[in-house]
Amino acid sequence: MDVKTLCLGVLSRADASGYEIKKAFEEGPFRHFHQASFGSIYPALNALSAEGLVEVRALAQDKRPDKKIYSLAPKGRNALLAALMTNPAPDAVRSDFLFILSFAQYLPPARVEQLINARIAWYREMLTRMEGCTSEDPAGARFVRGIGIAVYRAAADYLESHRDELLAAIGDGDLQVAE
Amino acid sequence: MDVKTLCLGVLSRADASGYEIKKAFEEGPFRHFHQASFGSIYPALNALSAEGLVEVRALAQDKRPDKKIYSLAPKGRNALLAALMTNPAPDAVRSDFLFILSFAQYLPPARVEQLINARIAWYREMLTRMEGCTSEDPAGARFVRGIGIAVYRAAADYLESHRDELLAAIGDGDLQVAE
DNA sequence: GGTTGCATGTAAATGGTTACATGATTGT
DNA sequence: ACAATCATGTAACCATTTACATGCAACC
Repeated sequence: MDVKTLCLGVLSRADASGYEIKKAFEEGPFRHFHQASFGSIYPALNALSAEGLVEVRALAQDKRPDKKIYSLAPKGRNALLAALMTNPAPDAVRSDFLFILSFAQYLPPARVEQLINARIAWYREMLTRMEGCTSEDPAGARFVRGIGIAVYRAAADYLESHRDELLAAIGDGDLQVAE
Repeated sequence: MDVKTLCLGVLSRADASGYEIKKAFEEGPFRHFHQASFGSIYPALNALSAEGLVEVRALAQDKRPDKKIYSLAPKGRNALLAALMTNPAPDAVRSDFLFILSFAQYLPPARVEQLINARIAWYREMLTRMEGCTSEDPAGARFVRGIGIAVYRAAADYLESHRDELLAAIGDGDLQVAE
């Protein structure tokens, strides 16, 4: 699923500028399972526009570049639907956090503790935000948010309830630098 | 965290060939949070070898290319430790599954149901494998496996207990192709 | 007879990110 | 003064994947 399709998805929810689409990937509901930067969003939007999948209207603003508001064209809606009907590629998770923790026994316990605590705090903050979200989203978005909440809560709970066990297991042995 | 560091991590657990490292990312414990293909592993191994971070010994085999067994050199161990002490980049999840589900209301319920059922089956299979893993792993690996089990279980349970609710919400409205 | 597994490697193509360029406004 | 927010866009760079090249053995 490329950035073009992702943009169509965002636009299906509401008209938006490139800048606003970027925010959807930074702060919006998509942030948890997809990401895109300006360098990919702006060219994608231009391509979509050239293909007639989206429409643009320029919104003049004082002392700022015109804001280009994109909206989904009927052809774009069909393209999105077609993409939604393809088999999803397997999920890809890249977590340096889990990779590092896999080698906890080589690390100073203080570092492991700090890593885990920071992660718990992050999950709890996300949970507060996601649970406080009382907007009447469409059914799909509500369902996906529910998965996110369930998963983040499970992860935070596990970290909290097993942290001390891990810390005890790796003891207070120092960082073992060979040589 | 690049493929070179990932390879050092795999080699810290046991000596391995490029082919075996690939398997660690396909079937091993790392598969859930990092991935790498031959096209990146083999060059990485050559670079690590040139830098003196790993050592190679060729294992002759009949009717097959020599198997090159790599092992972590002291310099490599230090490089790994240094990498483990850096701040982990934020987790990056790419899930077409969740993206597609976000738009469940546009899709035929049968498709949504099939998508969810397949995913539940996948989680349950992974859980069986992970729970059946009774090896005496180091503390870090055990802890990380515990997180994986907790998270997959939470996801599978949520999907199972909210599937019918979602299906009911999207009704039996047909695929809405505009125009 | 075709696929899968073993085993290594390269080159081209991909699909992005990062950094740069520009610039006013608002907050600290 | 400095950073952040708003706003768009390009180009260089990057890491990685995909496809190719090679070839035998075992299984179905």
